[in-house]
Amino acid sequence: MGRTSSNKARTKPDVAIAAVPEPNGPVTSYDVARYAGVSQSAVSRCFKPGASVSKKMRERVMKAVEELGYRPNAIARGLITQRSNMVAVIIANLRFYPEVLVNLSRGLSRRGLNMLLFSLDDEGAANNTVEQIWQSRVDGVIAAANLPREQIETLTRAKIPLVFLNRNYRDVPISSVSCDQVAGERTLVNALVNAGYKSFGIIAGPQNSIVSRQRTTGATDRLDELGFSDHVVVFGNYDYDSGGTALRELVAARGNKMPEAVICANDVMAIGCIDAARDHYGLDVPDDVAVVGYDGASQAYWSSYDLVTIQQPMQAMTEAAISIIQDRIENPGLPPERRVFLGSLSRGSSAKIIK
Amino acid sequence: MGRTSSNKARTKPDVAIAAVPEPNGPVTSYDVARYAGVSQSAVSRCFKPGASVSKKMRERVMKAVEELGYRPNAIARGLITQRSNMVAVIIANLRFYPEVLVNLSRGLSRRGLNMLLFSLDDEGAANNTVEQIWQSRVDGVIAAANLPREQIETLTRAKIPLVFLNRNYRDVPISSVSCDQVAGERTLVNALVNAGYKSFGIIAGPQNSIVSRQRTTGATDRLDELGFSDHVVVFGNYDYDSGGTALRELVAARGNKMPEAVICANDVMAIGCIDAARDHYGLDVPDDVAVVGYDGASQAYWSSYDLVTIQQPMQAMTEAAISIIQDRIENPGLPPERRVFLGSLSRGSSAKIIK
DNA sequence: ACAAATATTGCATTCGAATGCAATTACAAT
DNA sequence: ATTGTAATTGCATTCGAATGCAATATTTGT
Repeated sequence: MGRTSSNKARTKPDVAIAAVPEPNGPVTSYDVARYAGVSQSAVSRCFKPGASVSKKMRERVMKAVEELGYRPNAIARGLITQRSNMVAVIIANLRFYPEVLVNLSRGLSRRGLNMLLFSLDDEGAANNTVEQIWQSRVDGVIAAANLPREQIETLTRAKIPLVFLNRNYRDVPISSVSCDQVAGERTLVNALVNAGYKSFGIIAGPQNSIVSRQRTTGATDRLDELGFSDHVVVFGNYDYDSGGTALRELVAARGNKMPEAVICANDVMAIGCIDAARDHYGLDVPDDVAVVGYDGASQAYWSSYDLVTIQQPMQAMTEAAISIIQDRIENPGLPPERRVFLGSLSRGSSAKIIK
Repeated sequence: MGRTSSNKARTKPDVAIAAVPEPNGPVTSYDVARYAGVSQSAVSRCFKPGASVSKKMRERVMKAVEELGYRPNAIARGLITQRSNMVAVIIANLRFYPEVLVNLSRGLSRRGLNMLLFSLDDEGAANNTVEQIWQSRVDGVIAAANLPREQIETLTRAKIPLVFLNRNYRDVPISSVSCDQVAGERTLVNALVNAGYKSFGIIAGPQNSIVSRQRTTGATDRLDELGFSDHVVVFGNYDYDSGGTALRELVAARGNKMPEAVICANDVMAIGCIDAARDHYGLDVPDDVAVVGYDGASQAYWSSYDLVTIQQPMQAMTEAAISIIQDRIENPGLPPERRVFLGSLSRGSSAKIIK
């Protein structure tokens, strides 16, 4: 039952066939069609790259589009095409790099995709978040947070492409982009041992963080291999204050003796640790104690700290995550894929390593 | 022409009236209706709070929903209700506080709104971004970035509620949430002058930043009022390196003389400035030179810096922005509104002010 | 038990753009 | 001019959920 001659009840009765531009109400493709004296399909085709439209038609439609200020309704388009052109990005509150978000946003929008941001506050919220995501009919999900198995299942069954950024699940066949945490930590330990450090303290991240566990065991395993079993592990929560607190715990746990080197699971705790070593213990870094971090956060390079750390190629990683998602959106049949990057040792001055 | 008996061509011909749960394809409200032996409207109503549904009906539908794994399609809903339940957030790349994004995301999602994130790379991109936003049919826009007048116009004409966060346009009637930059800067200057500082250097932000201009003129005006016209202004770009660079420019501009106090337009530059004072000039902060910042960034409280700064109530500000947007989504007639907060002096030790 | 009032339910339509198919037009070749 | 072929255009339908209205079913009052 077409509706070419009368779209809907606007404020004015439509007496004329081609009305003057109406100032109110959102302009639809029918409005444009009517104004330009063509069919709605023609208008639609003018917005589809590679569609069959004559030059004359395109000009005519575009003129009307211009004059009426028409913009295609992405929601209506999404309904019929089954593509929302949106990608959900999930982050955990703790410890995310601001530049990652900016990179993701830029990279996605460069590919014509919009970014829906979700921030988990605690694991319980993941249920609700995944529910929201599912209802939004996003084309894909980039998760820079841990998701419960059940939620991963849900997304997989709904055939929504999913990629984990900076964490991977060994026993679930899911795409991920990560950095080899163990290799990085081994590099750090090697550098410290080569430089002659002999006693070590380790400040791990939260116990439920997979990345922290990988980093920590990477360090302890390598230390064990090299015959340095004199190492104590304490836990922080990735933030500045916990770096200092953990250092004090560490020293207490070692019978009030400061280790020669402290290995921190991330840069921010390393910074907190350095400040505590200086202020609370009056020590010099690196003369009295060495401190190393992990991440390559921008603050790591501030000259008050100048950390020895592992620089993760976050730019390359975000690009990889985006391309994995995009590939799977365009080609739903693709199997999961894991891309693992290697971090590089950043030779700062918070430990006296050999340059 | 209803379609109760046969929704669409699935893989199998629909012989039975109530089919077993089909494993493939997204489940629609029609599928649920058919499976439960009720009408599609009934299913729809079960998801609308306060709709007229009997207990028996609700149970029956929910059972089917559960068994089929149905989730309402937000896109289809958005088309008919004319509400996408999405709010666009625009940030500029430079200088945004990570926690602001997290707060926005949480606050919006607590109100059932999803957050579409857009990151501007340069002002030219604003055109494109606003275009995208418009097409997405978001219910509102929170801008933590400068937008060209023309784009503001576009959004206003499209009747999309818009609120600026942490910046305001004096001569355009637009909602905004901001912090009184001038008052904050005056507070800082007063504190410095009261403490006896007599010569000043000012490190401003980028020339096109409105906030930077407000902060800078706030400082210079107050200094002038108090009779200290001995102040030089140099420009940075809000990042760490530019703090150090600007300090050197400042000293050069004053005939190689270090001022007694340096007033920086944000915390990160203040930190860069402190590091440069210590490393490049071998000076002590605050004994040889005082440095003050602005923002209350988390790093400002790190003990290596412990800045005297103005703490902006960002949490309250984001909440305010969200509530302004929500009010205007629910009640499109509301006039624009400006909420101005006041920052508080954070009495760190980067300047010897009176506690 | 019966009429009136109220609560549920279903029908049919709507939102705005995309698209398969058929109809029409433009263009080329004879 | 005529027929054939290719390029355009329009028609009618579709996506999935919400909703006004009418048709039932239930409850209430008497």
